[in-house]
Amino acid sequence: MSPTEPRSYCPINLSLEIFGDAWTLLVLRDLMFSGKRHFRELLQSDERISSNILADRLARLVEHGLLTRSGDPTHRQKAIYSLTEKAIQLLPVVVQIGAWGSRWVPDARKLDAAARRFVRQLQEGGPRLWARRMDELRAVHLR
Amino acid sequence: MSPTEPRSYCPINLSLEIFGDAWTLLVLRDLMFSGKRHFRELLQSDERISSNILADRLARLVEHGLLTRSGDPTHRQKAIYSLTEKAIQLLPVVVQIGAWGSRWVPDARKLDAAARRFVRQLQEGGPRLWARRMDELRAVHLR
DNA sequence: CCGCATCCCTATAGATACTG
DNA sequence: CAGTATCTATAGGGATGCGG
Repeated sequence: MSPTEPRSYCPINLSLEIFGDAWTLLVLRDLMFSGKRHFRELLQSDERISSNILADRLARLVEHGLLTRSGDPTHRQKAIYSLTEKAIQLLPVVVQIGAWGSRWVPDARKLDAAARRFVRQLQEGGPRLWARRMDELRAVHLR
Repeated sequence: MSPTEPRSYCPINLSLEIFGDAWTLLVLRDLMFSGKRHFRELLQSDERISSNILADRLARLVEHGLLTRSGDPTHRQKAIYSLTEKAIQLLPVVVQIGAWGSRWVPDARKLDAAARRFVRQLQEGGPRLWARRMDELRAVHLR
């Protein structure tokens, strides 16, 4: 059967544990693009995630192998979260969702010039630029 | 600022109305890859969506401009749903989510050979093949 | 039949307050 | 700082209704 022909049974795995939940996506976004590593930092997002929800989602992500949790040696802050390779490979998907949203769902919030440039470059940079960001994440998150 | 440098404020629009909800994603998947167009057909998915939930999600998708709703002239079945261009342009994202899931979240269900080939071709075919499927969807869904 | 709308009921998500 | 406990609102399953 042709890969473009409709099928009665669709074998595409939508990974609903991740993409079917809004808070999970926001956590991944912040870890990928805001340099946040600590519980408290992730709490401060504009979307006002509740602490119990954040704790729940972090635990789920660790459970699914998308994050690892370890102690922070410098500040004696107990938890520092790191993206795994499995999570880092989600970056292209996250960027493309952002690209689609930027085209079709213009954000109500006013973005400053630097932010607009940031998004545009990430989108137009393509796989080359995504790979660079992925390498940066590997350098920081993978030991 | 470099587009790969972490930002305190992340301008990426995750389109949570779509990717933050599991049922919405399943409906889009079925419309894109299973050739389903009618309410009743969409009810029959393996995931057992309830009729009230399906009705709600279809209404939301129409409201957000991802679907149009019209009468079926042939069978006097009242509703037939069509993807808009806005929705068709989500196909690459959906396929890439599937690619990631196929690599990192091996499906518990046993897929038959045809299904496995279908997924593999869709993933390895790349943007060229996605564009072909998008054109096929345009031919069927856009008047 | 088909495409929903509505009602009821329960499980769970999530906001707020609190704790080690 | 990094979570837990508690309490409430809501999502969603299942049945049924209803006009066409």
